[in-house]
Amino acid sequence: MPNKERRKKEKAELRQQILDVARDIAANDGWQNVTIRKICEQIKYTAPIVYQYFESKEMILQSLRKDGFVQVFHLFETVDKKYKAPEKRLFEYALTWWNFAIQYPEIYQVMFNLQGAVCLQNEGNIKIHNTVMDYYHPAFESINQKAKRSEIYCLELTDNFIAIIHGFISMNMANKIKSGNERALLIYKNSLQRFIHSINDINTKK
Amino acid sequence: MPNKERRKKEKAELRQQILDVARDIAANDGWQNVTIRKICEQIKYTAPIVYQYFESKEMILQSLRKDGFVQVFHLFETVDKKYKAPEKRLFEYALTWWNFAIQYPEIYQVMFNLQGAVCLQNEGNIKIHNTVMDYYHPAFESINQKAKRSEIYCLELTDNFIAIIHGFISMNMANKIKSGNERALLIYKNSLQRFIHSINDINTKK
DNA sequence: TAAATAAGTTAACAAAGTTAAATAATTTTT
DNA sequence: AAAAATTATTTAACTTTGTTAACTTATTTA
Repeated sequence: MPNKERRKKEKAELRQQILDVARDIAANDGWQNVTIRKICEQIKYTAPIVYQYFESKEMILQSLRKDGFVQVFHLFETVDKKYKAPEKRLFEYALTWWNFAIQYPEIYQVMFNLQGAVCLQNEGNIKIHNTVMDYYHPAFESINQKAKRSEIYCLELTDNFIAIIHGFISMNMANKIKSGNERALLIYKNSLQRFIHSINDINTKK
Repeated sequence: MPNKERRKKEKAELRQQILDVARDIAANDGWQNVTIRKICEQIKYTAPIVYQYFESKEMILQSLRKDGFVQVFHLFETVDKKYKAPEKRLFEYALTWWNFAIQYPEIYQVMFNLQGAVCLQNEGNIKIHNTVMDYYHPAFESINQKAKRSEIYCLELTDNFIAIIHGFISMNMANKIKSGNERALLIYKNSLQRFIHSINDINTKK
């Protein structure tokens, strides 16, 4: 009897394969073209099988989204290990997002419902948002420390930071702007520096 | 014979009605629920009629998108009439976007492919992007004038500005963040001021 | 070997976008 | 005013999609 462990492993592998294939189709043909049947073609099973692993198509997207966040958080961890200065950390978090979005655009899209990747199931999203905050917020707190600025102001800067990051990335993703990726990255970096610089300015002023 | 003019007018009205209904459904039930058949229910015609007015469903969305941009450009015009100072203009452009997005979220969504409004037909989008630029860019040019900064830097600031605006708005739209709209608006305003302030700083420095 | 369980497929449903063909209404021509 | 031509509208169908129920086949257990 092919033991239970093995069977379990096979199941986990097929589950992962479904995710990989979905992602692969998205990467090649866009999220509009990710259909259950096309996934099945590639995993060599028929449609109902998929439903043993995922409650619905949306759940496939949600799973990829969650994995995406987990991966980004890992990258954030290595940033934290490498850099201590809050300004530097913030800068590196932002670069992490950028590189991630360049490298895995399909995943970034599914994480933020962009470019036809639509998955509006919202459970867990608040939790995710909070986890993102768990990285950014302490950095801002420590920048603001010397200025003894309020907690509220701190959250404000965090929101501002997020807006710049995702504004830039989604803009770049949607437009493939005239400027190539290199120039776009340069602008992005300058923008971040301008922002980080400006909050230091304010701090030292008041 | 009910003359040709009248018939033409009726046609234009029905076309507009289709757009209005599509939008209405989106506003109430979200863009995922906008279907040709639901539109038809409300306009009291059967599905093929719609195809006399729009080549495809995507074209309905595209039309709404274009109308949205036209409306925003009108609002920009009144800003230009009211304010001459480039800093003020930029601030007001940004507020225009914000208010527009609050007042007509469905339209904003279709303009930027957010929240399930997916229309990837891209013709004309470059043109639209340029037209947006036509408003922002002169303002930055005139701010940068005294500092004799390069044209390239000017474009960079423009991109930065756009990223902040749409980053903030789409963030707010996606999260309905803990803070209500009022606080979100405050943060947004501060953020804009910080940005405008920071580019003046840099200008006066170098 | 027979019964029970698991794995997988077939066939179908409903909803969606879309289109061809048929019908109904209106206008034009004689 | 009747016949012909045109325009307007609907019916019925096709395709693709997500999804599920029912059936079949294989495997495990007793």
